Amino acid sequence: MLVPQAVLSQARHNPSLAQALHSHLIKCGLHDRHPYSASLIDSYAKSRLPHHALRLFLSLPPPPHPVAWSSALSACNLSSNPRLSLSLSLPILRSYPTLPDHFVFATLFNSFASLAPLHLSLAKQLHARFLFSPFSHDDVVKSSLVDMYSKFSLPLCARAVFDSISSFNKASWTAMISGYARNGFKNEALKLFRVAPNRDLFAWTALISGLVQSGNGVDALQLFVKMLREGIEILDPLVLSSVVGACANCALLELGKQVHCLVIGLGFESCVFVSNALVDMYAKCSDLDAAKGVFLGILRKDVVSWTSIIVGSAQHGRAEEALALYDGMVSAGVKPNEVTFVGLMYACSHVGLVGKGRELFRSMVEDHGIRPSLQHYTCLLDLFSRSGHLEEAENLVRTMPVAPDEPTWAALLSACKHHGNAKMAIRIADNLLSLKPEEASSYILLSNVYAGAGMWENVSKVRKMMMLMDVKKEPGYSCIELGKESYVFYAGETSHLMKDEIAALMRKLDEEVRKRGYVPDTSSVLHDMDQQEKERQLFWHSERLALAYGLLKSVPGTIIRIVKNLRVCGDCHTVLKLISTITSREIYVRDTTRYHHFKEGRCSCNDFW
DNA sequence: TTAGGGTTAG
Repeated sequence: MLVPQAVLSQARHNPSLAQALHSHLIKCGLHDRHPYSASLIDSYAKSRLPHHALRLFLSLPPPPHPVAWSSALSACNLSSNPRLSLSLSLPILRSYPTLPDHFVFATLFNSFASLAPLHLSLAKQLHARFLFSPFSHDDVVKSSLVDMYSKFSLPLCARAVFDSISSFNKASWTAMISGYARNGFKNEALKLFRVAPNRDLFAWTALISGLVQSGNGVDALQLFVKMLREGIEILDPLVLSSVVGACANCALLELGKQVHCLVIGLGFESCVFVSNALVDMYAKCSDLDAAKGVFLGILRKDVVSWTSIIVGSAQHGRAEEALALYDGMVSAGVKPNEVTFVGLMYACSHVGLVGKGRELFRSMVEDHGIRPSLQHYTCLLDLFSRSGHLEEAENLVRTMPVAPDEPTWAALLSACKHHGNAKMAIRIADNLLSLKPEEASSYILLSNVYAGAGMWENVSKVRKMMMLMDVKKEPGYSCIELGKESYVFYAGETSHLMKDEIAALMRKLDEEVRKRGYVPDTSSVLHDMDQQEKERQLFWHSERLALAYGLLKSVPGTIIRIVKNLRVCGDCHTVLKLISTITSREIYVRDTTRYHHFKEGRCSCNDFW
């Protein structure tokens, strides 16, 4: 043999040896013969030289050997562009329909999984071809199918394949647990996890991460504690990045800090995935200084590191900082992605930088080749409408190449209301009404617009629709963290142990805000009741209860952080601004759509949310 | 040569 097997295997993780071997094989005239060509492709793939691997593969005479083909596909999957897998494979599949072996099938399903939700129809066609192939009983291929259907958000299809697997393998169990958990099938995920033959770190991570992704952060955190109690050793940091994410989603700053300590204790602070999650967690928990501290400590900042701090700064109304960070990102040679531009345009819309936002949108498309999504158009629309360019915003929503959804119309409607353009508001409200929204907040917005225009028939129509569609206004609650404990207050709640002190402070503050010209704005109260009752409802909104409790219990001068499950209403927003002046306290409120930073009578959202 | 768990928007 001209090339010993040892050399071939050494070249797998050694780029220069792979290239030297390639030269040698060209001299021997063997570079395009199997198995040498396949080994070379594999070496290039594993040496992280995917383009070398693909160039060699494409130079081979047809039909390709399946080993060379699957090695080339591995190169595609390892590269940052898994779409290459399809462009490479579709012509081969058309010309040689029976050529794929089990290795090719498994690697191709892996490619489809990483491209989901795109190309589902092609993926299903390939699944059909696999079923009619001589490899249809291969369990490794079936495991890749379980993972693929999970990533296509089709856990029932994944389960059907999973049930056809003949012998146990860890990969299929992990993929199925993850598939259930991430797609909102919490009970099925837990049930499968309980009977799993091997509950290793992979299975725990699949379950915990999946629950975080489907919005079950509290369940995920409880399971993480259980995992620690069961003595599962945290050998790699993957589960930690998800746990940090759970703290971020639930806005649990103190717990987030404890997990940060655990990350340091276990020696994973240099892992960029975990650091990125920490940056996001601190930003989402309203501690932007801590987020910056973690960000500055990341040695090799990637696009997610930069984007996390840009988005965090933007959400806290620090537009100039977000834009300066973007300049830093460009100088550091890190290419922005579609999420970066969402953050940047969000920053611009908050301070009315219309020209800059428009320029960023152009640059995203022309300089970075990013196709704008509905969310980018919604950002652009927000930018126009917030700064009063309502006609341009409406024109955009009617001409953009993607269909507007309920939040898009709601954003425009909110801007019309803010700028007092009743005529356009009614036009937009009619569009929103025709979409039959499911969100209670949209109905309230609609009802307010019609009520403002004196269109009582439509007000009643909106309320009837709410009843017909069984849309109920979710009970409002606010959460406040004090020390290591957090407290939840529901709107109108009067059962708290300190209810008398809370009510007394609220009355005192009410007197103070009225002295400063506050007049209750009851437009967000839907029910037919007299003015006094409407004002009473506002008075007991959950964020006010949480704030009063925070003022009573926290260390004077410290920041008060509140998280609310609904949007802050206009009236509470006015009151919170005034209270920040009266008490000389900074108040952060994270609601469902915005971050509000109340300080000295102003809010970082510029009264627009 | 093929299969499983991780971070940024919404």
